[in-house]
Amino acid sequence: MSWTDERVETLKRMWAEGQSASAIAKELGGVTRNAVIGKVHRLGLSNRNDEAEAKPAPAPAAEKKTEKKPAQARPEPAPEQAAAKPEPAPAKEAAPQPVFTPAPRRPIVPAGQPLPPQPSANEISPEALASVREVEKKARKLSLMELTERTCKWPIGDPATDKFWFCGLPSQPGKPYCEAHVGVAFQPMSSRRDRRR
DNA sequence: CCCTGATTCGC
DNA sequence: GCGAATCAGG
Repeated sequence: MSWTDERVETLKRMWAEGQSASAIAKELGGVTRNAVIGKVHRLGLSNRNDEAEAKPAPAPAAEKKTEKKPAQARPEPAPEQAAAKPEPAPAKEAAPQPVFTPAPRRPIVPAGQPLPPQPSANEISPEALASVREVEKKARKLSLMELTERTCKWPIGDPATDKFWFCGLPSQPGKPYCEAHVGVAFQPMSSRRDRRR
């Protein structure tokens, strides 16, 4: 795969959204997170350091453990000048986008998996429910940003309060939830008897 | 251990 | 320019 205009655009967009390099790599496909990071750096958008850091007294030479790696020679003390630059992108590329898509609430969910259903809205078998209660005590209480493809994404608590987190236990391979939550998330239709009291 | 980005350097 | 290997940190 090569960095086509479109792919670069996706890269820029996702990076701007705060997506991780691995997430971007996964989205693009055909590239590793290293490739993404490398590209990000080459594009010069590694970090949007706005303000420059005043370096009053740069430490002289505090290299100590240099003996570890042979390729550490940096014969380029030349001070790079790129400090006071309000606009990271000079007037070079003409990408007229006067209106940035407002798209305000675009929650960043690591996995492309469907969001967990509301557990409370379901009628769950007593056993499974008990199992979940049990598991929730052991939950790692991960925040949204801490979720990965192999952590259970089952929500616990009220999103409107601080008492909210995700299960975070090891998820089943290929599944968005841990074993216990898979049990309550993927119920056979047959078991969902319509028990009208 | 899982993950993150940063950097180097051979290609 | 590209990205694997590596480094450094959480």
